[in-house]
Amino acid sequence: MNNYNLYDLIKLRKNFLEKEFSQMNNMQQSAIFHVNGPLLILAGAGSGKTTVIVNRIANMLTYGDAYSSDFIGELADSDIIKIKNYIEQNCNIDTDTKNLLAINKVNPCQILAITFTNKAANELKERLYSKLGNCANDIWASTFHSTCSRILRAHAEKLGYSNHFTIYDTEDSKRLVKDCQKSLNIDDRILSYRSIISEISHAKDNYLSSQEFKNNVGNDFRLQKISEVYSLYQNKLQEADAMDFDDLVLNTVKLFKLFPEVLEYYQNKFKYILVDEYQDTNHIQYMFINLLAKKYKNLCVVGDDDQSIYKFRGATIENIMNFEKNYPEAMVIRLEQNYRSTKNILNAANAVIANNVNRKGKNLWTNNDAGDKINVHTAYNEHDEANYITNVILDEVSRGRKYSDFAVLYRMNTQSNILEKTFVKSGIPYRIIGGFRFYERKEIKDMIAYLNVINNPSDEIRLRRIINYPKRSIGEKTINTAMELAHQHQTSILEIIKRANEFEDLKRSSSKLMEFSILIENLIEASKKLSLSELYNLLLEKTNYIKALKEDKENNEDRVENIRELASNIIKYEQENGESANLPGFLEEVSLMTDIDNYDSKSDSVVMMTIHSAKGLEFPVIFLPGFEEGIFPGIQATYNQSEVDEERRLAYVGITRAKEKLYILNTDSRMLYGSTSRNKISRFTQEIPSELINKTRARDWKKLEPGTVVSKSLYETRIQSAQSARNFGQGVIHQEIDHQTYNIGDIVTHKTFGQGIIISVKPMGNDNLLEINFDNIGSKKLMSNYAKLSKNS
DNA sequence: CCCTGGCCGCTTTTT
DNA sequence: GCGGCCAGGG
Repeated sequence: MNNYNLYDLIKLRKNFLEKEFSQMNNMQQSAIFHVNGPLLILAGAGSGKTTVIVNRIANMLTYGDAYSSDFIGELADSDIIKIKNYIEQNCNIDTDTKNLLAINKVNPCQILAITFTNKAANELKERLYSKLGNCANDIWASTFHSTCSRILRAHAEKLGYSNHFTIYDTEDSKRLVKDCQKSLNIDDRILSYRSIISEISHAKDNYLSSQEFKNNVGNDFRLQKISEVYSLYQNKLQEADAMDFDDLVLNTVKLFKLFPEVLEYYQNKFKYILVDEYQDTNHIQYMFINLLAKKYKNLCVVGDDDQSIYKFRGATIENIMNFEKNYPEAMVIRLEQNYRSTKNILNAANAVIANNVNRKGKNLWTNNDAGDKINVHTAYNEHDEANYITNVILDEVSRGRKYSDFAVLYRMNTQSNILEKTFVKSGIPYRIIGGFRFYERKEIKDMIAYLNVINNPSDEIRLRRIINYPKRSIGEKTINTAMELAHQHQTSILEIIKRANEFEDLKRSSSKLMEFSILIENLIEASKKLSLSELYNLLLEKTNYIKALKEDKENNEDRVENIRELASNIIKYEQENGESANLPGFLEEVSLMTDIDNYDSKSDSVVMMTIHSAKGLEFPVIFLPGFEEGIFPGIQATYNQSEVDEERRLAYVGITRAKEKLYILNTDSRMLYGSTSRNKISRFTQEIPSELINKTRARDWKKLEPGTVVSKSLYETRIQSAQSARNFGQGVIHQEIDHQTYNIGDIVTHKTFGQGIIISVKPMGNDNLLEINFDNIGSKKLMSNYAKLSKNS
């Protein structure tokens, strides 16, 4: 026995842990060391939230409970000397000795870490893996929806679904609601599918089944009609063995409520639960989490009430506001030191958000430099605004910045159009995140629909989608008849069309229908033998889909390209999953995937996206165009204080994305939806103290000849951008390329995009719009005079 | 069954 | 200003 008493050992261990996590500040350490019991981490923007989560899990797995006094290890004097030396001097300590300091270590498979995006989940997984190695793979780190679907796959039959149930995305649900609306004769002009969808979603969020909803409608005619749609919609989903996004969480809660033994199993399994972005959880997600955490109460939620921007989707700020009421023993930790932004940017953000009432209250500060003032610029119009952004980017790039240092964040996706055009003209490489997504493109949805039907032939909504594309002369009427017959005979629609000749009502198109059923049945057979990518190729061949696309429209090369892109995604999925790659697995991944997940910060290009999509990201230079009353805050929000508050939180999110420089823009006049309006500068801009601002404005356009404004400022941009491009070109790019002629088939090299082949040339003014298929990144459209191209001979 | 022309309407959207 | 959606004619 050594000379140390228990008290000394606890203190020694505490000092050791503080040293182990010495790169974290005091508040971060408190969060990391709190393992047992409820914990609320109020993490301000840029406060190192993810690092805290990763280190907290690392601590749980390697050292266990930091506050425990159940010190059971007997430490030899030599070990104690090693530890003391480690603490006092910069000296190493071996793993065996470290292990002596672990108390009640947590097993990785007991941890459930929930995020909102796949991207956040993957980032978390990667960071856990690099810190902890293989044992990180046993941690469930995933989104609400993939966590729930993973649980449901194991128990779906208890709720009347099969374990290979289909997941409907918002477009599928929309189609289904419209179908229901039609068969119930509900005029969309009187009761729109949009409001029906939102009411159903709202009901599901409140854990109201269609039956319960019906019981609550009373004499309200509108709600009665919605209730009818809800019931029918839910029946159709169940018949199709499908769940919508809301169902994934709802049904998991239902499973937990109806089968307490299942709940208990998961309560015991997930003894430690962590939820990121807690301010964005809705009520049903709250139910899910609280059921799971009820037994052990080891629930750690991380969030920032000031960054709650999804109220419109049912997120309720009350979940974070009331955490302490629900868990009176909860510990609350505020992370208020910001490591991301300059003082000026942070002070501006603080000044804006201070105008909101009903906040948890937080005082973000930073040790970073004051940095540049915030640039507030008023442009003539939206073209000029885009040109201003372009000029700043080209100027900064010529002085050594990378394109990937910049992000343009806007309120509405439509704002990206002018920016895109301007960037193309200036040869600025860019990527747009969101807007139209890969898996939402028509042709991709078609192929996925085929694969879904192969996987689950009762998937009516997907079957409807593809039964007549490519054209098979099977019309709306025929499909409806077949579906009714399927209903009458209590069988699948595929079964009915297989035997179409047996039904009088289907006689006329029976041969077409039977042909289609044979196609699908052959593909189902083939799916049992072939690999996923082989199946996909067979599917393309048998459906003649590419041929149909090409015949459909001249300009469908993009779509054909996307079809091939999907093939490479399938191969990528096969490579990542090896033996376990299969059709249901691929479909699951696809249905829960979004665009932002594919955002790869490594490629050198300017990023454009909505402020919503930018949450959680950071960039050295941020542009915020369209800070105008009526746009941001939006016109609809201005009538309602709580909606203005939500817009203000969104502004706060936008501002706090910036690390070094921030540009806030507005215009004198802006064309939106085909009409021009003059908007006042946004109240959010005006809430920033003037001493933090460097205010500029384009020359007063009223003094110029009408009509010359836009072209003149465009002209100036072009001259400047061509010059910057040359300066940046390091001698590789020659000036004479400006007026070189390009033909289809020419091989060219672009500074940023690499080598590619010209696939179209369209004259535009004195310039040519080239479409180039680049070897590495696919096709891009560029203006030849400014694209910095060199021709390979 | 399929094509076309006119009309509406229009934020944000982690899944 | 653009795209989605429906009605009506071929």
